[in-house]
This record gives sequence, C-alpha cells and structure tokens, in this order.
Amino acid sequence: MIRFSARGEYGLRMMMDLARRYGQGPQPLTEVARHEDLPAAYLEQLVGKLRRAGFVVSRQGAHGGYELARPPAEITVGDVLRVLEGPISPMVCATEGETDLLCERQVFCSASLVWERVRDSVAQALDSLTLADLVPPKAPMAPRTKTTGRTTAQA
Amino acid sequence: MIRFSARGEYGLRMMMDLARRYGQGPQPLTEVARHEDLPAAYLEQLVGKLRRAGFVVSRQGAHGGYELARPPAEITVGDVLRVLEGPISPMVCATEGETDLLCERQVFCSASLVWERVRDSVAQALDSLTLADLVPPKAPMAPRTKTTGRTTAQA
DNA sequence: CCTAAACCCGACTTATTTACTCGGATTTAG
DNA sequence: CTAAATCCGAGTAAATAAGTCGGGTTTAGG
Repeated sequence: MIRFSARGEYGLRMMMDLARRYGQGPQPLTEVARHEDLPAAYLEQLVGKLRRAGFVVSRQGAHGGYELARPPAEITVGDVLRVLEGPISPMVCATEGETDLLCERQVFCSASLVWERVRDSVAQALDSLTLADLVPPKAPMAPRTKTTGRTTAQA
Repeated sequence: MIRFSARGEYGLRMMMDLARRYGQGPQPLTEVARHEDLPAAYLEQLVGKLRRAGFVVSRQGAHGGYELARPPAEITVGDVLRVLEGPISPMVCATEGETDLLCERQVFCSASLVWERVRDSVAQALDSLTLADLVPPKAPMAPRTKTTGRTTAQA
C-alpha cells in the first residue's frame, strides 16, 4: 500500500547519480541511464520536470547534459519527489498545501486525522534527507577503501 | 503521491461506523453504506477481507450483519489498512516483513534508506491510532452537546 | 559548413490497477 | 415460507502507469 511509482524511484536514482558527479560538468542522460540501468527515453520526461522546477540545469548540443542546479546538500528528497509525484497526499482530502479543497463531511470526519498524520510524517521523513545524505562523498575519484572499510560491491 | 486507494478509505470509514455502534449487535451492511454514503456491494468485498482477517464477525440471515470482533480500542488503523491494502511498502524493495525479496543492487543502493524511513514512519503513524481514537465515545445515544462545547457541524 | 551528439517536446501505445457491478447461492428470524 | 441478510466469484469500464516514438533544435569540433 501507499506506493511510490517508477517516476519517483527512477527520478531519485537519477538525481543521486547526478549528485555523485556534481561539479564535473554536465552529464549526458545516456550515461545516467547506463549507470542506473534505466530507460533513457523515460528519464528524459522526468529530468524535464526537474529542470523546469529548477533543480537541474541543462546544456544543449554536443558535450551537453544535465547537472544539479545546487550542491547535493541543498536539495532534499522531498524536493525531488514532489516534482515527480506531486504534493504529498495520502488522501484527496489531505493534500499538502490545500486548505480549501475538502469534502463537506470533513468537518466531522475523524478519518481525516489519519491521513493528515500520515501526510505529515511522510513529509518529515522526506524533507529531512538531502541528496548529500544519500550519496556519501567518500572518495568519488580516488577510491580509498582503507579508512572506510566499506565494500562498495561484492558479487 | 503515495495515496491510499478507496479500499482503505471506505474500509476505514466502515470500521469507524461499526466502532460507533459497537456493542449494539450486528449491523447490516446496507445501514453502514447508508450512514457513510458508500456503495454497499463494494463494501461487501472489503468487509469479507476484514472478517477473514478476524477483525469483524458476521451473523448471517435475517437480522444479521457485521460487528467488530474486539473493542474499538483494540483495533488499530494499521490493522485495518494492512488487511485492505496489503503491507506497507513505499517501494517493492522496502516491503514490510520481507527481508528476502531485495533487488541485487540493494546492497549498495542508498535510495533504499529513503523508502525504509517512509515505511517506518507510516507504520508508526498508523499503528499508534486505534478506532477508539477516531471515534470518541462522546454520547453516541444521548447527544449531550452542552459539556463538550464542540460544534459537530457548522456549514 | 557539416555532422554527430545531445537536449527538447508532445503524442501514442500497452499493461496494470482500480472501483466498481452483477448473478446467484446460502443462511436464518419471524 | 419468505424476506433479509451474508457469502462468493466473475466481469467490466475507466483511470493510471510506464514506457516508446518521431521529429525538431542546439552546439562543439573538424
């Protein structure tokens, strides 16, 4: 229940990939798609929304691509998911940012308490995480696996 | 984004209606449907699941109907919604109660942190509310609006 | 100038899910 | 015996999701 769609998943993974390469110039979408094993043509739709929302910038033409508009620490997961999936809304009558649109039974409908709680706790979870939290800046160029001790991939 | 379906909404409202009349014998589904203005034939599907899950009991035949299997305070919103909408699962790889089913990139996929956080905060929100919390036992038979001072409905 | 690599955009398609409805069988109080 | 109810599975229309496709525009480099 209460599932995010592929838009959110793919889009977030794309943004994480861009975060990993932040500061290295524009990344072509085909590269991102290859890294994450996602359909490039579909990512195009998603990145368009993110660009229009101001979270990524693009450069057209040869050697073009996409790049985060701000450092990863300044973009939250909530920012990304709201662009791709719309406002947090576990139920129509409990949509983020909409005070007006409520059904007429709302005044005495105690179920709305549930949806509002869910909405707020999801918002809290999403807004407290930035791309930087998800993409630890542990040696992106010089893989120094000694100090971290983390195996980044095995099998 | 991340929306409950009508199953969850209708089902919860139905359970709240049953909670309001708990202890008054079995309630026919047509009554519940009328109270909540919901399609009775659809509720039938939903209440079937709730009965098989042990949260309501039924009596067949004339003067039959449905009734909560336990007092409202002993049924959580999480109980009800899990029966109707399945386990909490903001993403396939972060489904409640499933430790095995994870995609092979999960080991190094930091996005899963997001889905797990969302899952756990939704679970916390749903499991901390019982039907009794939603259906205040304020004078169900004798509407004594004086002491409460609450306006239950004003345009 | 020319070309290839990329972004840009909207329309189309297909599969799945949702929100129901329908028909009919069974049970039971009066 | 009948009417009111639970039970059950199948069917169906509409919406949404998840992509695909075709073509246009921009730009670096030769």
